[in-house]
Amino acid sequence: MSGHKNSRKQLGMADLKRTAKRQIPCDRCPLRGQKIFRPFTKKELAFVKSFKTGELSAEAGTMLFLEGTNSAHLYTVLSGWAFRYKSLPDGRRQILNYALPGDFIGLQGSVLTEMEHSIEALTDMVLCVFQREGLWRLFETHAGLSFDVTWLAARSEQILDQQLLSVGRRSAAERCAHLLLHLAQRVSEVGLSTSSSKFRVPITQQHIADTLGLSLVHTNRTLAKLTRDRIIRWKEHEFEILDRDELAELAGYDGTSETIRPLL
Amino acid sequence: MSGHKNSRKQLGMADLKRTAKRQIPCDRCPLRGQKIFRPFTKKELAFVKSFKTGELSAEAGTMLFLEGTNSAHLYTVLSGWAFRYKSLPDGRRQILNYALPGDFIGLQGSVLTEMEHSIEALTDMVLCVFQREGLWRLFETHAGLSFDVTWLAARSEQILDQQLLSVGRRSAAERCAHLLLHLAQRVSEVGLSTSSSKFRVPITQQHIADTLGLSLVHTNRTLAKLTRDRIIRWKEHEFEILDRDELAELAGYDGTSETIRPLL
DNA sequence: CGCGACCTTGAGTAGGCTCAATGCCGGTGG
DNA sequence: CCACCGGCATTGAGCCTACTCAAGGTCGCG
Repeated sequence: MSGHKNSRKQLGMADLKRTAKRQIPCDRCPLRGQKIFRPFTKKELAFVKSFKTGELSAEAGTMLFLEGTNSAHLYTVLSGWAFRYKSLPDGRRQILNYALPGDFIGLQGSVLTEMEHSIEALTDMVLCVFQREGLWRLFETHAGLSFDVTWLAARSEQILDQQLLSVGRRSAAERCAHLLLHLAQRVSEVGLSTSSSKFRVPITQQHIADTLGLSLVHTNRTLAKLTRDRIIRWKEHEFEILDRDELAELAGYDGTSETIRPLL
Repeated sequence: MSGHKNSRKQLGMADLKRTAKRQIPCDRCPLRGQKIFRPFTKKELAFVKSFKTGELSAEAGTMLFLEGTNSAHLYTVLSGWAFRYKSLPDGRRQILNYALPGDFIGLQGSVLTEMEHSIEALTDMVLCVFQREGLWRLFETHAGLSFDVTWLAARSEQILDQQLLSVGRRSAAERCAHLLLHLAQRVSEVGLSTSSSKFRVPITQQHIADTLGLSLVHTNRTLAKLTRDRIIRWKEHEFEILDRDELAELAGYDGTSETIRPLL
């Protein structure tokens, strides 16, 4: 059983109003400078700017989306982390993916009728808010951006594929190795890494367990073993890769190469 | 270890030539009549017709896509089954999803640079062939169809989400229950079911095991138990649901309701 | 008739689970 | 200032789910 507590805050109208005013103009978005993101044309930038209806600050623990509801919004993460998950009736929880700065979230819910998963903020976050109706205008007027949206959907599907392979077929140690390498890559892609082998990840061992389909206790022991073997170090939401080769070997890492991607 | 054998056939140029001529005009596609598929406008139908470059017959066992390569094609399944999977270097295999008639496959590979998974025909199949370059024209000229493509991507992501929840957090019996209900729904959606509780699924227990992240032996025992408990019957690629309530109860089934969807 | 693909069953093992207790903060209220 | 509590990490003990190895059985096919 997944043993996470629950004292979550839900998103109310107040939160939206509080931050409804746009703070950062898209053309000067700090994220957009990163080399991982494809440069947008002036026209595209102008559209995104008009598509964006505001910003939202969310505290850690806030539910951005809730399973079984439908949201009128789409978000791009400007700062902070979130995670997407599904639960079983009895509370067992499976984390599906993480959202980092630059990630576009809520597509499933806006395209399909109803949210089939929840998303919760791991840290305080700032999000770029889009109206789901606007998406239709995007498809009608901007083929390039539509393609980008599809591309992003395909990318997140690939990440899920890897996740599923891990959970289905890798041993506990292999799963940990794979997850750590995956997170390391994503963190450094968006320029959040302290150094090339040290990373701040705002998750607990409980999150790792729920991501990998393991129990908390076993996750702890597995990480402890990796630590004893001097492959990683894990302390206080920060981990360090001591022996990347060994870790990659363990994971059978199919190290997805960094691809330039769009930023909505 | 996944113990499937390998004597697969690869797709060569010959196969394409052999069937390059179009056999079924899209506007008279037998699938399109099903109520599960959204009706297309004349204009959309005309485009799809021009997008389609031919048909392909593939024998059971044919590799439609191969991990690490890139394919110039996209397919819509006209008849037959396929499955999408990933493998670890040592041969462990995880089946990610199945493709049934009406499913659009190859999107990941055509949007991203390189295929990160393989797809293999489970039965003899007939596929509708599209050129990947054509996809760009689709986005430029048909917003509605572009949206459809994105919608389909989101849908397959949802199926993956469910899969991941299963493999990560459900017990063996629960996983089997969930998979069977899922397959039952998909089979009946496209009108392939013999009756409302009997279904032909052309997969072996090895496939089930590789889908659910279980060993073959344990899968067999689990199915045997479900059979003993008179919940299902499984024989010769055909299974029957004897006690749907019990099965749904076991699975904690979040029975995705049948949604009208596009057919490319 | 032999072989290959698939299903079945037994026996023993092990990886991962649960229950339970402990330690270590950092925050909060008395 | 201290006691207490909640969230998180850690460790021990015992158990059980699911795995591996191994042997047959059935069926269809060349």
